[in-house]
Amino acid sequence: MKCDETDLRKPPKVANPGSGRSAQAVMRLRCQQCAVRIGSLCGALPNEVLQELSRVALRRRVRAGQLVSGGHQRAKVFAVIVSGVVKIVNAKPDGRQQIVGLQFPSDFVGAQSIGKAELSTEAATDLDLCWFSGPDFTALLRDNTVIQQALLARVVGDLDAAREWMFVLGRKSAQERVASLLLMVARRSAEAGLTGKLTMPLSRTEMADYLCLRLETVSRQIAQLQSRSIIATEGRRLFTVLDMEALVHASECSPE
Amino acid sequence: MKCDETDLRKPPKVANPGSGRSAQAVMRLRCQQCAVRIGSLCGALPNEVLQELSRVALRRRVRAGQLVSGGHQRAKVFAVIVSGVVKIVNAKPDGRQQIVGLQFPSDFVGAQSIGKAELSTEAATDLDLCWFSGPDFTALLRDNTVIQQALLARVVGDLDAAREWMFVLGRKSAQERVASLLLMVARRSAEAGLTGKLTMPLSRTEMADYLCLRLETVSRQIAQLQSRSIIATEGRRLFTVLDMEALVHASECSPE
DNA sequence: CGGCGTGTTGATCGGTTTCAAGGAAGGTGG
DNA sequence: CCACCTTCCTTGAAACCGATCAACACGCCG
Repeated sequence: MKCDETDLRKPPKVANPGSGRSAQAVMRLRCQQCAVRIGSLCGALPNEVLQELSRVALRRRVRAGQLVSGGHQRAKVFAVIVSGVVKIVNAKPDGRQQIVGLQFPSDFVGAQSIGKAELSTEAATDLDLCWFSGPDFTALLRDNTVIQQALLARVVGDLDAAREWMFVLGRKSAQERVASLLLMVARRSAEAGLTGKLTMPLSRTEMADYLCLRLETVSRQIAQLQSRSIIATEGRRLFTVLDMEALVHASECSPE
Repeated sequence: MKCDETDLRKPPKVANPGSGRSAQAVMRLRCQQCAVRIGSLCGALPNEVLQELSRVALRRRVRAGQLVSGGHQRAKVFAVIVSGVVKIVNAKPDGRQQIVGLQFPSDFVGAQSIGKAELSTEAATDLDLCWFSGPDFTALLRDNTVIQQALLARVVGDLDAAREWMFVLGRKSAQERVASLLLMVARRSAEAGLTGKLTMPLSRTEMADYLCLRLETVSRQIAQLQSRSIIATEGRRLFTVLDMEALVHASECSPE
């Protein structure tokens, strides 16, 4: 397996929260009626802390393909995803790159060390973020043990998810990997209340980057799942799961 | 790639801290003169907190192959590794298993969720642990923001390491993987002050479980690194790095 | 000694990558 | 509206790498 050199891509434009605020629809957010509060960092917080949170939380929209953090900007980013999908990208200096994680609505963005790891976070789709400035979030963390504990729990959860994904990359066949990804997106969509057709947040190239396959292989496996009548596709990003049981079987994932 | 069924292994015996304490050399530990204090969780703590820590810290030895936590015992484990290597094992119900992480001296054990993930931690070598009971550690965490922050930083570090390893599993050839593992052990040994010959804490089977290769492949790659005069071996677990630069090159890791 | 667990070496097979070409979708300008 | 482009995706054929099956070497203990 000689490593594939994904072309050096032009670096995505940086979405800078400091400039053009009005244009970017930055505004106060009332946390109490937030769509993703349950299940997110903020879910565990009592109302008085939530009041405090409301004061420093900003709503921000980011377009698909834009950089959320990482790259050459040093400022650390802290945000809860309200809608959309974020990909965490590990880009090697030689141009090889890999998607090492996906974050869905209610997930937290900003738990990467700013150290030597070449991680950056990019918007896979258009995003709606609940955003905290570095100093604000640090202060919040310092003053509220509850938030600290919630953050720790979330990072431990991410760690578990990463280790689960290591199993996918190390031990599963191409077919099982593609099925696992479809299943994961299906389950996260279901959590968000969406049933029926599901929208794949990634392009074929991105799917390949995430599954550590070539995009040709991804394409072939999707075709095969279709020919087995396990899924159906419309266009490039719309999928329908025809036989959930068979998909679970094909993914070798636990039935949940 | 049809998945390999590693034989269902007889479950390792559980090292139970609650019984036979005297036989297991559980004793009070004076943290101030601890060999791994620098670089570990406790490194950042001021002396008065350290005093408090000393009161609840227990020293415990665990033999290679024994279970440290997980499996059927529900008690959560919190410990700093003083010497030895711990492997974090993801064992599937069907018998397939994978080593998803290694923890070295000064690393922390106990940051796995107790949730659905089938993770267990086992002693890869004989261990010397600095051990905290669940209630003690929880109380410690509740009262000391410094420890909370240190723990969070450590888990974030583990997350980064896991994501780095995902790159190894997804994108590297067998040769590069074996070289990466050797380099990792070499670097961690160097950190611990050991230079010259290095002791591989894993058997060939375990190396294969960690690298997601078959043990035959691991064996062949080691043979090839030897024939290229990059490493030399004595017996099965002793390695000498003859040409560090070539090893780094073969591993495709960053030169550090 | 013979049995057993572990590690090495050899030969073959199969899945994924690789290389190469063709096709569908979306945009632009005439 | 259609030719033309670019981008993204699909399909085909061949090469390659690691898995698999199989035999053997080594250390260890009874």
